Amino acid sequence: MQPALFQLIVQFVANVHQAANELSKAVQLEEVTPVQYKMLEFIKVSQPVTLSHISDCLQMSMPNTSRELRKLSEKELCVKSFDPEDRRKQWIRLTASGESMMNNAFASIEASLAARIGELSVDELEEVAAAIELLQAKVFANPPSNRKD
Amino acid sequence: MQPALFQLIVQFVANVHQAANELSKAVQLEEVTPVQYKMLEFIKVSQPVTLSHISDCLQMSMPNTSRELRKLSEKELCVKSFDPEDRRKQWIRLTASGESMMNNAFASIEASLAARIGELSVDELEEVAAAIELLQAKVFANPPSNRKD
DNA sequence: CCAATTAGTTGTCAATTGATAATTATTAAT
DNA sequence: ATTAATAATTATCAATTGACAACTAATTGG
Repeated sequence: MQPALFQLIVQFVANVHQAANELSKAVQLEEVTPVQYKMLEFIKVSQPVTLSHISDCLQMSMPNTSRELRKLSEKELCVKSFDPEDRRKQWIRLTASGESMMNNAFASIEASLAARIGELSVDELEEVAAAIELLQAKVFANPPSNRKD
Repeated sequence: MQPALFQLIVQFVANVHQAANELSKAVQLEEVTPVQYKMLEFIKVSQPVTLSHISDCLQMSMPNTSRELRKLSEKELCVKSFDPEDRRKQWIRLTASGESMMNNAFASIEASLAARIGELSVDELEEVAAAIELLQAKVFANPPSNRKD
């Protein structure tokens, strides 16, 4: 692998991070901590997920994942339900209120994003979509989750 | 802007985050905390930067940025130097040892990354590079830094 | 020259987060 | 039928991080 491509990717990831930071500046949910927000975001895009899976992907210990998830449940932003086939597992989903919170958050991100790409022509937008799909497939595809749905 | 593209971008950003998480699993620097690592990563790709700029981009308060930066300086991973033209400003750079730590970290990320894209053909790698450059330019371009170099 | 602003620092306290050990309940293995 | 492994929980303590007030030093603008 050429070092140049690697540099490019590292720089790109850093930029995506930074851009995401910029985009979510406007969000600031008061009701949840940063870690809790990350969890909600992850659940939102991957639900239903198990606690173990969150723990793995977000690199948090099981005890801490469990604790934060309990807090989110207490805030009624998500619910756990036992897997009927393996009652040790809990499948986690957002509640209606959790969904609506995340939809708001995403809407606010969307607004900032619109400002960034509002200038682009239809052709350019298509190029962007194609580029994302390519990267999605070839570089940033995530390891198959062990979720069942 | 089409909602579909927005969805795609949000999902993409989430995936990049997750992939970056995966990639940096192997890194685990013992000497620095997570926030300090993020700061080092940011300094590495943006140096030289001012304290204010770090504070802005990483969304940390000035006092906290200053404190963590002091710790990094104490660990001799970065240095501050006064701007000769405006002695209120401090330009921050990695030290040789900071550079080498981050090079190691990046090398370890590179190894994981190689595993992901090792299978790709030369043509595909070129497509990937082109896609990244496109997104870089049209979507994730970051607001001009106020850094001088 | 004198306020006002800007860049950064120090100290302190509370909240969040990380780490570990011990425990329950369920399932898989022998 | 036990034993081992898995999924998750609870409790506890330390470390990190966030927030705020008060401060110094340098610069800008009248």
